[in-house]
Amino acid sequence: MTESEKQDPDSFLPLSQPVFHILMALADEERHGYGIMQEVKLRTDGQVHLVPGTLYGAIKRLLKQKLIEETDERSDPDLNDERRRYYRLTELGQRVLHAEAARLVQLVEQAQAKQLLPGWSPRPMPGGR
Amino acid sequence: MTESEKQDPDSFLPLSQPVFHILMALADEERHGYGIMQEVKLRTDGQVHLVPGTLYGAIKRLLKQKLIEETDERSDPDLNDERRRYYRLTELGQRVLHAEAARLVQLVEQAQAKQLLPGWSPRPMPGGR
DNA sequence: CTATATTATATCGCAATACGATATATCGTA
DNA sequence: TACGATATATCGTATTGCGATATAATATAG
Repeated sequence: MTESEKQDPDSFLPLSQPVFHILMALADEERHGYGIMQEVKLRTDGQVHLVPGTLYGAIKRLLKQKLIEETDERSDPDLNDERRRYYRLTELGQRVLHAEAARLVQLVEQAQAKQLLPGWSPRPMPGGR
Repeated sequence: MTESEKQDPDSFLPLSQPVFHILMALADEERHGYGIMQEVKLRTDGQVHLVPGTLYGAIKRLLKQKLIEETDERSDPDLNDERRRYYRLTELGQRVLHAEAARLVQLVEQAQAKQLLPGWSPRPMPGGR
């Protein structure tokens, strides 16, 4: 599988809540496990709390699936905590996250069509659907 | 639990993909199991296919959780297929579906903030967040 | 200096769930 | 009357989330 590394991102969907938030946390910058926990809690206003069993189990799976990969570099050389293990999205991981985001947009549009979101109206994408 | 039938809808979130689509199918009108399968397949453009094991297992659970309930009436008296069992959303089910839709909007907004949806911009709700 | 809280990762076992397979039966129709 | 579509139900397996538990390094307070 050297050339056919183009796995279909849709085959990974739908992402579970923990996996979605883990990939979201890694969307802008690389982070270590504990940092992911904190980012998710912050971004979701405390609504989503990843417990260790969920977090590290998911990380292990995401590594095997090649959606994330470990980095050797330490982002801050002097504040170097040797316990930390840093992760970043692979290109496949980025494509999967994009695909999931697009899927969520579809769901919101369907919910909108069923009048479940009074007063909320999305704008169409430039390309149109 | 006569007065405290106000269970927190958020405690049911996040909904799994099958459950979300089942509730969505029942949002406008009551349907029987097989009809739910068809509606979901139609609405999702063939992307989501509920297999019997998933569908009827989920229905059983949703009944126990009182998110849906069975109706005795047959929507079409002459086209009366005795095999069919019709379901509708309970009020709790409606509130849960609304809560899930609102959660999805939040996710889309977060994805938007992380630049995952180029060219797609949501409008804020009238009341603000 | 030392005790304690926080940070950080890892694993185990249980419960919930999705799903393919299989079964059974009815309905419509050729 | 045979056959495909409709319709519901259950079983077993694999995956996954999660609480609990363990271990250890780091930071901080006394």
